[in-house]
Parts: sequence; structure tokens; C-alpha cells
Amino acid sequence: MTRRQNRSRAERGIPEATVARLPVYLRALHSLQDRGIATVSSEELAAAAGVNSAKLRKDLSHLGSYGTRGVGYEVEYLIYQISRELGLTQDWVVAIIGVGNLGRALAGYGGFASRGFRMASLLDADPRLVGERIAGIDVEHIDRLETVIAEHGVSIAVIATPAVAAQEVCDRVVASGVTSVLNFAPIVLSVPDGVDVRKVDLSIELQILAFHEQRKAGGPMGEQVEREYVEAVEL
Amino acid sequence: MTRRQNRSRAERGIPEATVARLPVYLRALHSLQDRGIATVSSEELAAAAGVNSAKLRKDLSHLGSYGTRGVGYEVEYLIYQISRELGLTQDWVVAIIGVGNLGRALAGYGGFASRGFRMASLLDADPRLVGERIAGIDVEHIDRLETVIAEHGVSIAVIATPAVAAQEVCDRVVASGVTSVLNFAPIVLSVPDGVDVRKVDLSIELQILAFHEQRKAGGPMGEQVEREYVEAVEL
DNA sequence: TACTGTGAAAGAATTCACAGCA
DNA sequence: TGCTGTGAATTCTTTCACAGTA
Repeated sequence: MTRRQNRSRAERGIPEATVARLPVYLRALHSLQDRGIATVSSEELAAAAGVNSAKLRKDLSHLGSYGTRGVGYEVEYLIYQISRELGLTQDWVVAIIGVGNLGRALAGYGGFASRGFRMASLLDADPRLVGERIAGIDVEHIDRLETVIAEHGVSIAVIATPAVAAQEVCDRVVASGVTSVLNFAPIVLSVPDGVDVRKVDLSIELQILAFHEQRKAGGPMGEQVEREYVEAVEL
Repeated sequence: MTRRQNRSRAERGIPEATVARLPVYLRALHSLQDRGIATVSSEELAAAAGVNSAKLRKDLSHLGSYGTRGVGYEVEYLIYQISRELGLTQDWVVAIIGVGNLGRALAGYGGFASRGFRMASLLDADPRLVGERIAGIDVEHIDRLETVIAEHGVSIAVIATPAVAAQEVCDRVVASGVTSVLNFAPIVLSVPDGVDVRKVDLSIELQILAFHEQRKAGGPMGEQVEREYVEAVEL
């Protein structure tokens, strides 16, 4: 794995913050491409992605030198390079566990099937849902989890179950060799080293918004609130 | 707004990274409370929240000194203090725009109605959905957006529409005075200063997972891939 | 004694500002 | 000339390690 070549690039060390923004750039680039734009400056692309141009250039510099001074970036080429860096030039097989409203929303999500991700399986514990066809896939019973993961070569598991079931499901997918988990259940999953978990959590996002909203309005009150606590506790 | 009192606390300056973790601590604390635990050490709480204890203590120190040396934190009191800091001791009125599977999932989300958030309205552009009752609320037509925001005093708008509609919906809610937006549409919203937007994006999360998954497997290949690009472009 | 709270050190991420190149 | 790519400066975040205290 040390076969290197001419291209000078920071050896396998893209900052996490940069990785998190690459998908945003990619989306902006696709949108430019759809509008027939072939070349874009860092200033324009940054605006489309909602960041400042210095940050964008620094981020892209971690991938290599894919721009042209005095001109900008070629949209198609940059799409390819970012896709490659993110691993989207290969297909990742995804299984969704939990087919409530959220699971359905995820299954039906378009951008999913399109670039780099193949939804292979939908699983649920509720026997009444088994056999139902959603987004072209038959829902299977959770009992088949291990079999399905092995047969399809699932590498990313999306957990969209109720909170109480999430840890057990997680343990099972991890035991089956899955090392990437996207968790929608409102619970902190514990996993062994080497397994990546990302969490998407509506209520956390709302709470962060509430914090800022409150701040705009003047912040939490002082001693008055201290009194309210005493009352609240004594109810 | 400069009436201060004894409690020494960094004057209105809680780091953003800390704010983003407070909801996680809060959830962990509620879970401890449900299990009848009255007191917790930074070590235990940190484990439950999936962070290390130094970080937890530093985070909490930004709110004030709510622990007891040699003992730990009183669960109930800490819940109250964090809730207050996040602005959850008051109710925030939320409207969801877009009632597809995702909107339904959000509407049905339990933790929502419970702590600090009141779902006041569901809106959709599709006349066939108008009048349908979801989670106890009648879906209204998007034409009524401005009226609904004013009447209910909506302060947080959740955008769960298709991407093409999202910016227009966003413009309208902002024009109606909403300054906090939670966006589920896969698009960068542009808003004036003073408006907070948070984004939840499935495909970005998947892409970040794919990056790490690829890394585990050995990273993007070198010159071989460079050739593949040429072929891909020439299709 | 067993914990919290916090300065100080280390590490990451962002921004500045400009050299260098097409 | 007009842009990218990047060192250097700055700011933010995490971690260390221990003084202080119930």
C-alpha cells in the first residue's frame, strides 16, 4: 500500500471537518453541472455550498491540485475527484432496519439509489409489514438479518427502529461484520473500536435551534428562574 | 440585560461545540432518571453520553458549578439547568412543511411533543393531503403558511419538502418572521443574517460513512483510478 | 477520600494574505 | 490579470493533570 506516484497529496490525512463538507461541494457541483456550467471559481462554488472561499480552497487542496490558477475548477473533473475520495466510485450496499414512517422515507429517498449507494434490503420486526413492497423491495423479517447481510454483502446498516430495539439491532449487524452504522434512533449506541457510527437526531437539532432562538430573545433569565426551579421540584 | 448575580459563569459565551452536546447529556440524564438514579459522576454520565469525562466536565463548567466535589451531579438538578440553558423550560412552537413520509415520521416523533416543543401545524402543497389528520393535527394547505405562522406564533419551521420547493418555502417562513429553520431538503438554503438554519441530510451522512469505510479497506487507488477517469469521461 | 472545576498545553479548524502560476 | 494553493496567524476545541473541596 505504499505505491505512490507523482501527484503530491497529504498522505492519507484529510481532516474530518473537510470530509464532512465534501458531500456538500459535490452536491453543489452536480447542480452546476445540471445547469450546463463547465468551469467554476472557488468564490462561486463556495457561495453555492454556503462556505467561504478560503475554506473551500483549503479543503480541496487536501485532495490535490485540481484547479487552474486564473481560471478555476473544471466541474466534471472535480466531481470525479471528490467522488473518488469519498468512495462513491464504487457501490455501497445498504440495509435499512425498521420500516416505520422514517424507514419508508429513507427507502424512498431518491439521491440514495442514484450515486454510490444500493439499497439492498428492508427489515422489520413486525410480521404484518413483512412481504410489503416498498420502493421496489420486499420487506423481510428481522430474523433474516444475518443472512441478508451476508448474502447481499451489506456494508452500511441504517437503523431506523424504535430506541429500545436499536442497541440489539446494532449488536447484531456488528456481529455480522458491518462496520458502518447510520443511527436514527434517539440513543447512544455502543460499538467496538473500528466501527463507525453516525447519528441523525431530530430532537438534538431542534434543541440546538431552541438555544440560539432563546439567545436572540435575550437568554435564560437570572434569579427568577432559580426560584422557578424550586417550585418545579416541589410539584 | 446586565442584571447579574452571584453565580459566576462565562458571560453568555457557551462554545458551539458544547451546545451541540448538551442535548446528548440531557438525554442521558433523562435515561438515568427513568432508572431511578439520583446522582451521577462525570465519569458515568460521560460514558452514557459517549464522550470522555474531561470534556463533559469542561462542558458543564460553562453553565456553572452544578456538581459536588467528591460526589458528582444531582441528576434532577442538572436536567433542569441544562434544559434552562437550552431554552427548553419554555415551549417552542413548531410547524412542519411537507407531509410526505419524512414529514409524517417527524410529526409522529414522540420526543417532539414531550419536551419543550409543540407541533402546531402541518402544511403541504398537495390538495389531496389537506384535511388528513396526522398525529392529531389536520394538514392545511401551504397557502395558509403565513396565516398559520402568525396565528400560532411559530418560531421554528421544519422544512420537509422536496428540494425544488425548499428555498421558496424558506423565503416565505423567513418573511413571516421565523428565525430558526430545520431543513431536511437536500439543498443549501440561503437566508439573511440572523436566521439560523440547521440541516439534516441522509445522503451526506452516508457519504461520510462511505469515506471511512473505504479508508478501512485501503483508500482510493492510485494511478489505476486515474485511467478509469479517462474512460468514464469518454463514455 | 473521591470527586469536580479549571488553568495550561496540545491539537484542529478557520481565516488571512499573498506568492506563484496559467 | 485573476485566479489557485498555501504558509502563517488566529481562533476554537480537546485533553491533561492537578489544586481545591465537600
